[in-house]
Amino acid sequence: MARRPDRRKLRTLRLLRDALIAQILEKGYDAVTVQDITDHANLGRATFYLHFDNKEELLMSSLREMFDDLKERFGVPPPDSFLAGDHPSRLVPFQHAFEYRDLYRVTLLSQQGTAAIVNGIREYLASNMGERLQAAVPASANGKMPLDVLANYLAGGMIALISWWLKSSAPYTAEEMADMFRQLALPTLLTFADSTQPR
Amino acid sequence: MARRPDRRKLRTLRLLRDALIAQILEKGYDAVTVQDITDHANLGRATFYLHFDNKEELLMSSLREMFDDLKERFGVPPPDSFLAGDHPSRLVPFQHAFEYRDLYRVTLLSQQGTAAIVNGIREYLASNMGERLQAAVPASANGKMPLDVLANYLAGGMIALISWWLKSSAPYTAEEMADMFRQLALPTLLTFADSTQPR
Amino acid sequence: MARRPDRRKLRTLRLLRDALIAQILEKGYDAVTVQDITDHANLGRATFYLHFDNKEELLMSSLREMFDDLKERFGVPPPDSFLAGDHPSRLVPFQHAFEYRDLYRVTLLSQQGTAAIVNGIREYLASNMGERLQAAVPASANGKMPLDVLANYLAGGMIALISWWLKSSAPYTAEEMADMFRQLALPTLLTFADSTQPR
Amino acid sequence: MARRPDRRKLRTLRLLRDALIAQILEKGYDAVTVQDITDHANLGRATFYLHFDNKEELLMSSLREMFDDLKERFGVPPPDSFLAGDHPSRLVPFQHAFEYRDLYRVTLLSQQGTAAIVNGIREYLASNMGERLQAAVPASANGKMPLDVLANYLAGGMIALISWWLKSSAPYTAEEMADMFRQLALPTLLTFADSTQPR
DNA sequence: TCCTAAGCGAGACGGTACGTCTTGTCTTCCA
DNA sequence: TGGAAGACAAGACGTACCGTCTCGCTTAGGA
Repeated sequence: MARRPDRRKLRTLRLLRDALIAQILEKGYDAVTVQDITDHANLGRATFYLHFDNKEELLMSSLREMFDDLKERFGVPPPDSFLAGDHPSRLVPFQHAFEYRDLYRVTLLSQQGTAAIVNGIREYLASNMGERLQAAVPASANGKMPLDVLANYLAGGMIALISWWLKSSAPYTAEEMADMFRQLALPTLLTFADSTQPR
Repeated sequence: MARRPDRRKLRTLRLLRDALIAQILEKGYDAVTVQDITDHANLGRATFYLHFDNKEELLMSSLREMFDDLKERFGVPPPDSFLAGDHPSRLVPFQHAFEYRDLYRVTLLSQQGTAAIVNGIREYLASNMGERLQAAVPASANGKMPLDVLANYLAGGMIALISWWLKSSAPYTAEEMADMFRQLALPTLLTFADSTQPR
Repeated sequence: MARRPDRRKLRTLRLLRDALIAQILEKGYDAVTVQDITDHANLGRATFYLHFDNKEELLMSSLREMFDDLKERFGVPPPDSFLAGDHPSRLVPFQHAFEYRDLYRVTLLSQQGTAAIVNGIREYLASNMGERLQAAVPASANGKMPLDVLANYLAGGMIALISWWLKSSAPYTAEEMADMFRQLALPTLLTFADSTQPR
Repeated sequence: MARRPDRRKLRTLRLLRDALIAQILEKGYDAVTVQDITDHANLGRATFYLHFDNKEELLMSSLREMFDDLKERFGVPPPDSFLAGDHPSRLVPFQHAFEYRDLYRVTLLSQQGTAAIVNGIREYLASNMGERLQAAVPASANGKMPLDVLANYLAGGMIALISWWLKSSAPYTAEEMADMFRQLALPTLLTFADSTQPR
């Protein structure tokens, strides 16, 4: 038994994955056809269907690999990991994102489909917050944190709250949500914005 | 001449918009065809093309309306709006999300395309953080903030940082990014998690 | 109601039929692809499938037309038609074959496919001859030969003559062919059909 | 050198031939795939291509065998064979058809494909008959009917009889069929061939 | 009796055609 | 004039076969 894995097959899979990412980065997920992928990988179109049902499955298989790697690196969360400033696990998400940056770009920054909208909204919120912060924080204030980093962080937190709110049928009013957001954001703001601001 | 806009036309536009949203919620943006939309609106397919070039444009026109409304409500950011706890503008994003919740769901929670991936990643990060917080925060700790709200907020902020980082060619290392995130998150954590934690 | 039949459609059907015949004569039925047909007809491949399920159906629709014409020309077999030397119906099969000689060649001489058609035609001719013989031969007549054996024998002989005629470029008119057939068949008929029939 | 042919090979060839015929009778020539054949024969698909280039060649090889047998049985047409009522060669076509009735059914009654074979068989019979007639009819004989017209007519009649015989489950022996054919053909032959021939 | 080449199974691969689906354009007609 | 109906071109989809190929296993028959 123990069929030899046929080295050809593994090579083919790798070629397809690479071609997909390359093509997505070039023209966007929706615009990529199976033909594009196989052309770019120098394979026959039928060969694609030998291994995957459609291009979504190919993308998913790549993402699954990446995701499994992420989970494995995190491992079981150690009890006190979170607040300890120097625990190495704090690096995991960012290192992981950097290593798989092509795949992250493909998904997080997608300019197609509804993902584009989400990105548009977050960017708008970030720039809107940026302006407000600009006004609220004296230019003199401590440069401990770049303003657009701060703005994006807050915008991302807000979007996440809204998503969670609309997804779960959590019984909160818009006002309660706004208050929660304020409570969550205020400690950070007070730290990085001018501390002379009123409560 | 300046013909009257023909009330029929407005009705047709509205029918198309509503049909699109209904269909997206039912089967997801990608799976919706122009035929689906016009069938659902009881219109001919050709009629669709009288008003829009393609379904993306129809979606965009709906989103543009929604978005314009958001911008208008925010208006010019008043100088001191951000930190003032009770400024009414703090409600705007959440009220807006609630009013247009169908459209928000369509975009933020999409189960299709690459948007699904982003959501998957954020959910994973949120649950991972949730576990860590669970461990870090004594059950006794102040119930001021539901744990999953906190977890989602932090996960959203992290994703936003990563997106911003990969998009801009900002010259930061993964380590620097991880540190920034820690600095941004720590004040909030110290506020809502057990304050006896070290450092 | 009564939608106008859209002249375009009729033209399209004709183009497809002509293209099919031309391509079959050029490379044989099996080797003809739908793409070949639509290319030759200057139409889109999808247009083909708007009107026919597959190339067999297109061929069948052509043959059906041809066949209906043949049946109509024969009409109801007149009682004494068969042995009467100069009855005009004796010309029908040969004239018909000549008019539709392209289609006949496609089916009778085909180096590929469509044996079904030949069998269909022979069976039709045999049953037609059977009816005529039934009328011409008194039931009392000698049972030396089953009627359907006789009918099939004659139909086979006729088809063979037509095949040979259309294949060889033998310089005979339809009338000459019909006469030859009559001469070949008459001795047999006189033997097995009622001998009181006129010469 | 010159290894002996490995008994397995012969077995494989037989398996393939049988599987082809069985499958054709079941679903028609066109619908049979190489996979069907090898599945039915319990062989690998690659094995098929070890022995034949394609399924047509496999069919042809079977038909060739059958055909060679037919030619051999006829042998050289004896000069006076044709009109002699009891010459054994008159049985050959019908006996042959009966023995190979599966293959005959496949080709003569096929609802799909292989018209080419039927034409080949008829042409062979016609030319065989032509030679016999040539011998039987004194060159001096009446030119009332071209010999090849006569030969094709008779061959067509014979094929039609065989088709009818194999299709209907008519309870006739090969001998009875041969006699019927002789009775049907004789009047015509006596009219157009030298009348001095024995009955 | 071994051993060696043939026969064979398995399955990856490139290729071609299939029949289906959707898109966007266009034309004709109706209300 | 807005809309309905539907023909059409274009092109991607996923499926089905084809014929080729490489890789090992098995086994018959010659040494």
